[in-house]
Amino acid sequence: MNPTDTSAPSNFIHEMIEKDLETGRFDGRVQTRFPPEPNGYLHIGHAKSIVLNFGIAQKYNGKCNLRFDDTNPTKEEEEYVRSIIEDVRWLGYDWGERIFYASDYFDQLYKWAVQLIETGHAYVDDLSAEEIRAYRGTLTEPGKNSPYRERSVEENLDLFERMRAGEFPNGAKVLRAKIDMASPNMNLRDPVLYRILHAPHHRTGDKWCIYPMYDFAHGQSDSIERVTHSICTLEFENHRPLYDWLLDTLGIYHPQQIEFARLNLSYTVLSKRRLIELVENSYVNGWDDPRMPTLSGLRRRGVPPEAIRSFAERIGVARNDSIIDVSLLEYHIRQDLNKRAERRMAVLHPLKIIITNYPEGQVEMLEAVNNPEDESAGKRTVPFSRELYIERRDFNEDPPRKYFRLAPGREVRLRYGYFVTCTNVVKDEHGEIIEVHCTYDPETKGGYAPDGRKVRGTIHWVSAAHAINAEVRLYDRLFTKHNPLDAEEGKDYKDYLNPNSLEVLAGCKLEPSLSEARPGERFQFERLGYFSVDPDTTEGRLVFNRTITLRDTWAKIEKQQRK
RNA sequence: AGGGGCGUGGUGCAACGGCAGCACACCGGCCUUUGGAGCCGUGGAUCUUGGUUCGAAUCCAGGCGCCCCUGCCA
Repeated sequence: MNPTDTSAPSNFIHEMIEKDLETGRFDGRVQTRFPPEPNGYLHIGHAKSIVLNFGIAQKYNGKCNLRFDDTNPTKEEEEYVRSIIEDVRWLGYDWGERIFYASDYFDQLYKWAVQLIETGHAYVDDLSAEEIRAYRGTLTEPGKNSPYRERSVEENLDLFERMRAGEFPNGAKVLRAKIDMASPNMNLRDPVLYRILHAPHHRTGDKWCIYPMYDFAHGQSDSIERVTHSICTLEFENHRPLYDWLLDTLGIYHPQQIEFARLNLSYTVLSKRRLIELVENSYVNGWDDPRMPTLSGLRRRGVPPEAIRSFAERIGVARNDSIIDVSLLEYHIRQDLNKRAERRMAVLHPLKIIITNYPEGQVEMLEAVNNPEDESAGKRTVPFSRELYIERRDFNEDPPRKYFRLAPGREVRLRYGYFVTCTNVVKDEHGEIIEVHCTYDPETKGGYAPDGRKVRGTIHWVSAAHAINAEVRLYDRLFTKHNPLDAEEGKDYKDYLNPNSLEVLAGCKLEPSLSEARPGERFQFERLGYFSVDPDTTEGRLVFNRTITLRDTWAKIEKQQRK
């Protein structure tokens, strides 16, 4: 946090709020809310909204509620409520006692519906869904009034009460607002307010068989909660005139709605509908699959909540449709983890090396720094012995230009160990390298050369006899296309799923200190990337997820050399 | 086509009538016991046409382009 700019407005919403604060509108209160529907898991797009709404409350000494907009019992489930609560908490926010549900307001909403009927602003319509659609008109042609539009107040009251009492089947009748069937804004062409749904609700059970539409619940819920600034995404701007109409004809407290552009991220999709499709059709292994842009997926992947927050703050808030480059998220993840993750050595693709002049049976405990970015993280020791594993890619029999690692006759530094020189390569009958022989210089213990000679390469290693085995799961972007929704003719986003988004490595070799690692813990495997312990880990079976690689400038050089 | 919204480097976000800036990405260099991190640096943008003005990314008008709206979803 930069103390010099805490007062500076950082986006247009902050500016509006500050203006309201200055003019005394809302009596100087700031009240926001995060209003998810519990019909799916939260994703990083929601994180943008959460950080915005809770961040505003923090910045202006206000409050932010958590409210579930649970007006459709056929799509909503308790499991989603549970996961949403967990995810918002994990992100680091607290709503105190202020957890609400639109379903808490069903009684009040019903009364307001009656009030609209009594004042001649709503009516019960017997038209079928298809007929209502036909009567609605099109974007360019006005709609027609329903033949049931002029029913008497008494008849409407009676019918609505009988809807509530369960006398009619699903779809037989709806309650509609009486506004204007010729409005250029489709939302004002007598929108449906209540529909009949004989379905149990996850909170109200069998109490209701009619449920308010989102449009009839959202604005009033904000009103009930005395929300000052009701922040939502751009597609609801067209609904604002309806919310205004409802609030004003009801004569109740009127929050200010402000719309902003939702987050889009490159190489992924951020819509609940599509994420549900990926989960239900097993394109991924559940909502918390580490490839998913869900908060539970990112968490399992090892992404710290702090990284998501700083990312969400960096991307800004505006009204432009945009696609944020996923590399910006990756930057924030690395930025956070670099400072906090302890370093360890791990070999993902093991190649055995034998140090022929190192005494057989000897083991030395060598000191290694836990985090060069944080001295307080301290040090640890790692065992060194005659037989080690190094990364297969850190040896090259025929090294290309600028390759600094091990090769025949070359000397490299084993990190925190010794300088070693490759003397021999052992192959099997297929010509596959199975072993590399080296000699070491006993004078270079710890990786320092007393004569001051330089080596260009430093590689990591694990003592073969002391290594522990692990499974490591490597992830790549879920989609191969920058914008998977921008599909060619006859294709859809699923055609751009990356077939190589998951690679499972068995038999990886880890330094022994990692045997203590517990699910959720994060480490940097030196020279490889950041990894976290997967919850699949059990006693005797260690599983790591690669959160993200380190920046890899060698990969760039290689790429250029291939050209 | 009716209504609503939006156009600033490759990607995002600023600049609120007065020198177009920040971050990421890209490229180059320094440094390095992680080809990590860090540090330094280069290049590159106001959709278009006209108008108002001493002065326009900003205000006005037209054009063009993109997004949203015809669920008893949210």
